Amino acid sequence: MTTAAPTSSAVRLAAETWESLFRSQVAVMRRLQAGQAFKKLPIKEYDVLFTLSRCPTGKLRLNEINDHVLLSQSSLSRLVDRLEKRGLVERSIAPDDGRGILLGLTAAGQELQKEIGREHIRDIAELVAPALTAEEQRELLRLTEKLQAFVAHKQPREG
Amino acid sequence: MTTAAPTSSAVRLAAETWESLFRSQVAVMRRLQAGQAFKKLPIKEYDVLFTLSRCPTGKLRLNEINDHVLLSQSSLSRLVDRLEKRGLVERSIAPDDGRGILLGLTAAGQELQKEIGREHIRDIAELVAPALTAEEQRELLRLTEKLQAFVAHKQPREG
DNA sequence: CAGTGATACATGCAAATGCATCTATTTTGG
DNA sequence: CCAAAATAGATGCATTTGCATGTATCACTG
Repeated sequence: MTTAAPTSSAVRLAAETWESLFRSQVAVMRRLQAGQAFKKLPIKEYDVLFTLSRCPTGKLRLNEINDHVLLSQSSLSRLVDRLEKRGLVERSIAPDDGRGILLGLTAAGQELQKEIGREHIRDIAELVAPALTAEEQRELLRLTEKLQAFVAHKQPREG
Repeated sequence: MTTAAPTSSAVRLAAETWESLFRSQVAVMRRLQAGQAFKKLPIKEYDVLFTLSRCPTGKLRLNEINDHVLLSQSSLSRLVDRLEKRGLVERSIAPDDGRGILLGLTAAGQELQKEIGREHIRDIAELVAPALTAEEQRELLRLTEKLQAFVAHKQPREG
């Protein structure tokens, strides 16, 4: 065997940690999505614009985006339909893979992302900055990045 | 004025921290909800059973539950309809408030919660425990609890 | 204690979501 | 090089969700 049996207390600690991470995310997200910014565009749709805006090449494959958001493949496909219908985003065929779709922001999409982003980041700062010291925020950032990195690389089943 | 203007770097740190917290939650949740346990009951419905199981009195008001989950009031109402139709949960009128509904687990609901819970906690431990040391988990737990406490007590708009 | 507003939950209805499946392309194995 | 399997994304359809609103109870004010 490759891993030692976890003790009961180790299991409990992991469970409590996840529970707390999850509930804090719910609490913050609930506030953020009530923000004025998301009257213009639902937060999930904004998140796709944001993800594209952060990408160096400006374009991403749908399956790459899908890894970032908590949506099924088909739901993302239709979410992108909606963004495309609003002229915020453009589909193109991936040059190196005829099955793949590259998604990029239009000028209007960039504009709207920045506009919403400005309000959104203000709401985030208002909620997170006074809750934790800068040192604590850096530590929370480090720990969640480490967790995410582990989960991303772990094999789905027989890890 | 009651708060100093945040510096640009403070805003950026808060935003990066939230982004990382959010993405790590997405990554972990994606794995968890793919677990075998949630073929029996969607994870959101399980979460309501779990919340009830953790409650000392065994019963909670719908609006209390609603604070814990990322669902609109109407969606929770119908989610509870489904749980009730499956005999997992029972509505009763709150004794001290005729408008309120108290929700409690049935025996079948307790049974199913425990059954799913056993698998679920194993999946959590498998995902979280190897990603962070015990010390790091305790720190992550502390920081997310602190964040959640702040957000819960902060006033919605003029905080 | 009547009247007004607020709160708790339910419901009609349109929109979003996920599952299963389909098409098209790419990859793999003989 | 071809057939079979795998992968990317789209689509039909049933389920879930949220918004707006409805009903009932509670809280407050004069």
